[in-house]
Amino acid sequence: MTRTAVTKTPVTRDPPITMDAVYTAPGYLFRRMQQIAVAIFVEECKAHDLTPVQYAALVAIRTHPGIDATRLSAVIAFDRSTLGSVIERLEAKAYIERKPSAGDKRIKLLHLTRSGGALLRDIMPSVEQAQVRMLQPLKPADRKTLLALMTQLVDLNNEASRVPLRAEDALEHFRKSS
Amino acid sequence: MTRTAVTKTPVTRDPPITMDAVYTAPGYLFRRMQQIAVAIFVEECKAHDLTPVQYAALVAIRTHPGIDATRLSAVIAFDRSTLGSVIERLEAKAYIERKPSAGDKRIKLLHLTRSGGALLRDIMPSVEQAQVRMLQPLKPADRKTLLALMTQLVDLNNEASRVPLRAEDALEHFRKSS
DNA sequence: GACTAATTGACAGCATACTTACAATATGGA
DNA sequence: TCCATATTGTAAGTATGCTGTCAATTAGTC
Repeated sequence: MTRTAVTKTPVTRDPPITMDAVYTAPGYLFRRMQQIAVAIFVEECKAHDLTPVQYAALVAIRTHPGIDATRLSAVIAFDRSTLGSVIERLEAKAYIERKPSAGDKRIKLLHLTRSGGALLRDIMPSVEQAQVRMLQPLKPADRKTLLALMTQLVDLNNEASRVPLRAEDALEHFRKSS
Repeated sequence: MTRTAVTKTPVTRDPPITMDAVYTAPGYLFRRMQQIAVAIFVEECKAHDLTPVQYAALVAIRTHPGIDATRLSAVIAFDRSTLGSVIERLEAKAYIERKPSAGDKRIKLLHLTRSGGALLRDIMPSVEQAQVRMLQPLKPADRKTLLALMTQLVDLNNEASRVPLRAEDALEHFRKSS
């Protein structure tokens, strides 16, 4: 016998009466941390009224001027359908422009506007501050460890997500047609 | 001079041309991992047609029979407004019941139905499998480390989120009025 | 060169998240 | 007891995130 019968309920296992099945689950922790990360980001950047998703999209468009929506979604691993409305909002705020492609009539090329570039420069300190705050409670060494493990895990799990990150593929496609 | 001028661009820093500002940011990694975690959960549990949020809500209701929506939101750290529709969907699927409280006419008490309890029992293996898969790519020791750090970070950042986890508080309130 | 297959952006629909507002109800204090 | 305040559930509005579908267009193949 590897366990003492006295500390255990009878053999018929009744449902657990604690929330541990939820609180200790990786999925719950990831969801919770994502909630927290977004809250911190929005709070730090509220003066600029920009969401994390919109920020990532702007950075990607700045990095790849003239990219189209489909490739953009692959570069930041965001859902293509969702990205449509994100782009709409960024265009409505005049941070980006959508121009028809000369070669391909289906494609709309994305470019940062002057205003969008200025916003990115202005918001950078707030974004940095937000990223720092997210890990602040941990000891510096633990921050590095967590970041390394998360990077590793996200990379190794890339194909498991509905919208895998295709930074390289997308870039090649993009370069070929531009 | 602590840096070599040759390896640096001129003093006027022009915008970086890589996506590193996004890919290495903790916030991006948390978002990405959350996407992946949900995709894995949904895939493993697709036979039961239950989302991670609905699963957590069911477990909480089983753990605290007769809880009301506001306290439920505190126990699983989900937004109260969102929880309204989650509860609606669970009720529509007949997994839970909403009964008026005798003492407080504002409150609706939540209980698992027989069907809801059966579902929870049936789905447990799939949920476990999903949680395992999320961390699978890491070495066992790294899984433990990541889990410990995430638990720590989520706990220490609790107040930073819009809906802090209030498991104990909520329970005391709940016990007092039941 | 014509037909099929793939791609692109758009849309509809569902499910979280969060904000603000509101009506019904409770509660606490003057 | 009455009144200001707080709580509860709900709803409207915005923003992701995902599933489908669709028409227009392009690319690949025979």
